[in-house]
Amino acid sequence: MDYLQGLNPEQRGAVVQLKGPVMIIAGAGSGKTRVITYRVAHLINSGVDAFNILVLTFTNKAAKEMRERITHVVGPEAKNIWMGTFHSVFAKILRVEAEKLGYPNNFTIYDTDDSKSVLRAILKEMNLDDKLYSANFVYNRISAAKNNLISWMEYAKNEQIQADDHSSGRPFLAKIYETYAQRCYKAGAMDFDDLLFKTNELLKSYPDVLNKYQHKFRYIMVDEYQDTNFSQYLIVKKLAAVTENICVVGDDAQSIYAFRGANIQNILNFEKDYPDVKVFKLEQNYRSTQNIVNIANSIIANNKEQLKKNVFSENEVGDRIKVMRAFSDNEEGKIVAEAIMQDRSTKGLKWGDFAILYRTNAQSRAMEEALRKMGTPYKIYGGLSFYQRKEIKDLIAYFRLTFNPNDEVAMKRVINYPKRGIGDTSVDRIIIAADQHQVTQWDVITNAQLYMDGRSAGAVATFGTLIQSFQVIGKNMSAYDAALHIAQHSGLLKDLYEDKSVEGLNRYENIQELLNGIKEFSEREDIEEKGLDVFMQDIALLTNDDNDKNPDADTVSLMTIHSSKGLEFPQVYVVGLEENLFPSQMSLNSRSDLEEERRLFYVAVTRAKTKLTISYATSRFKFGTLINCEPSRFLDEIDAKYIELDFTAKPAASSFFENERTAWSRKPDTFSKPKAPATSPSAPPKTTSILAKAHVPTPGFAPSDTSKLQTGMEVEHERFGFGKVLQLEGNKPDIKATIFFKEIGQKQLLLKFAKLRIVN
DNA sequence: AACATTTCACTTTTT
DNA sequence: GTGAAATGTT
Repeated sequence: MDYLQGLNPEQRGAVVQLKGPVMIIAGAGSGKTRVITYRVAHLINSGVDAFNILVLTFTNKAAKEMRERITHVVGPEAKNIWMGTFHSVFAKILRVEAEKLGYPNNFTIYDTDDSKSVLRAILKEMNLDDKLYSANFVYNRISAAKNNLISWMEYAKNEQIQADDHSSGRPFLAKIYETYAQRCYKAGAMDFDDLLFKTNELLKSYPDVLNKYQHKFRYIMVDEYQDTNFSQYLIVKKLAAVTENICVVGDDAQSIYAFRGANIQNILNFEKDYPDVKVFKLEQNYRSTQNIVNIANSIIANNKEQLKKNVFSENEVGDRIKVMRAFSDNEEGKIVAEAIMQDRSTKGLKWGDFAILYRTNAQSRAMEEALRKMGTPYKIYGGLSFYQRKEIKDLIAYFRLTFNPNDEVAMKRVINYPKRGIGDTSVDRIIIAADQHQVTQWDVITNAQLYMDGRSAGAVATFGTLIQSFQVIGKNMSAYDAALHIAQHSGLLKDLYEDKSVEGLNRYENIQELLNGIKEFSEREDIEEKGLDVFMQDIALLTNDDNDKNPDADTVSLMTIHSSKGLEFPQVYVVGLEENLFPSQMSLNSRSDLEEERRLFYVAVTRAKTKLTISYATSRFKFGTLINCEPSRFLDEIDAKYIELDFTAKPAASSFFENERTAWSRKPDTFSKPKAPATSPSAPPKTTSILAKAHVPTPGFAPSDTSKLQTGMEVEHERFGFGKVLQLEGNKPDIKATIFFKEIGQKQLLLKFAKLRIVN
């Protein structure tokens, strides 16, 4: 047990306190992961069976890293610990128990995109104003309800909620929620929030199931407890109710997921839930220099709501924090890239020692371009996940449909991709027929002749047969063979192969990569069931880092601050410190939102071990247009004595330094605006289709009745301009006119579509 | 039904 | 500046 030697008294206390409720308040960089790792090791060394330990984290990355570290200390026994994200652990349990709740064991997991597309369909069917009821808004509203364990029935009954929805002009939310819940249920699908919501339902309605897991998980640990929402909180509380061997680890100062329903009160109230809790505060920061810790403290001191603690560092004082100013987002990328280049060579560092952190994913581009121009190797974390790419989702939709033919989202996605002559109208007919005859959409597809009229029925039935053939393959072949078969026989592989554009090539390669991943899975020796259905089980829960091809490469890391949580780097650049960006515009309305932004800044700053650099730009592109930016209020909040300004970047504004303290905070307009010749509004618009846009219709343009149109008549077209009718051919509804337009020449138009004004 | 073109929302952050 | 969705055209 020599691992106990390297710990300070508080850390050691937390590690050896195995029984009863324990709360560890772990300041940034205070060795939290070490404590969790050793605590688990200590449990096992004290005779606790690894099968009885449950460790919950928020990201796959954290779970993976922790398992590696625990394996390092306790050996292969670590495999038997239940460890993973809330979503993955409870998805696993739901797979076993699903039938109790009326779901198939191989239920589909809808990701956010899937959920929103179901919602979009519902909103369309209900004919609701898509400004008022945007899929985004509705999704968030339903998600918030589920995270607070409000079912659609309770939602409709709750007077407060109904009053809110009515006063915001959205009385149909309850009905939408109901429809959405039923649609997901019929599709055999759970969304992200359902994984927690339904787990609660399971534990509530089935005491025997609750009992089973209460006795299985005799020791529970929760990392990042400050980020749990009510739904997660209650699951943990129920599971721990018998033994009360529950250990939560967190830092209220790093709570950054309130937007997702996280409730800081869960950590603030832990002592009320468990009066005999043992609390350990880890306050010594081993990660960062004193300057960095001090600056972090000075930032978080601006927040009102927080647990008292005194984070300190006994490391060297370190460099002061550098603040850089740029005049545009692109220039910001350039000065950051240059600074990294220079630091690396003068200090003898690796690329991997550097990280660039930003508030929004959109900011990565300017950084990326600057690094690429300089030949600096980099890696972007987060952003669009591999599994969210269109081509990957397409193929996976075929897999999903194969194992769960009721999966509505998957069906809509691939029924006409690649093209097989089943358009939107046919899909609508399938849905209507299923509703009318009270059968599933899959029933309609497989018996299309019964439910639909001749023309489209053939194509639909053929599609049904195709999927049925995949079902046989899926059941009998290995994951890889089945996947390859489906990729080929669906026509998807061929469709991508024929696209020789750069993007098309890329997509084809991505599919190959997915297939390779499945092949690896097929060849694994540590699992018995290797069907494609097993591979599919938690694919919706996978994120980027699970697909990292070359994890050991020496590269600069680019990521959002959110995804940087839990990581550390010797040299950190936090970019884009501007009002409306960081803090985000959305956060400016309420104190609590703003405080969350500030905690986010705190997280960013505390990722740095030895050197921290902060930058901002005075102008940047947003929505494709250039806007002026004001420096972030957070810069004003930092104690100036820890800071070193670096305003060497171009246009030297001589009068700018009169007062260092306010240098960044005021009057951004006093310096000359950046020149952006390519984008200035006066530049001629580069357009490829001048012809199509050349004609300006005469004022009051209105199409005439063209039923009496004769050859020789002069007409005006909204876009094509004036022309003369040369020829008319075809019968009644499909009369085709050949017209010579003065400006663009001869064209053939169908009269039933063309909007023509008869001139004479 | 399929293709071409235009419009518009998108920028918070993740499972 | 981008990608999906809506609209227009054949």
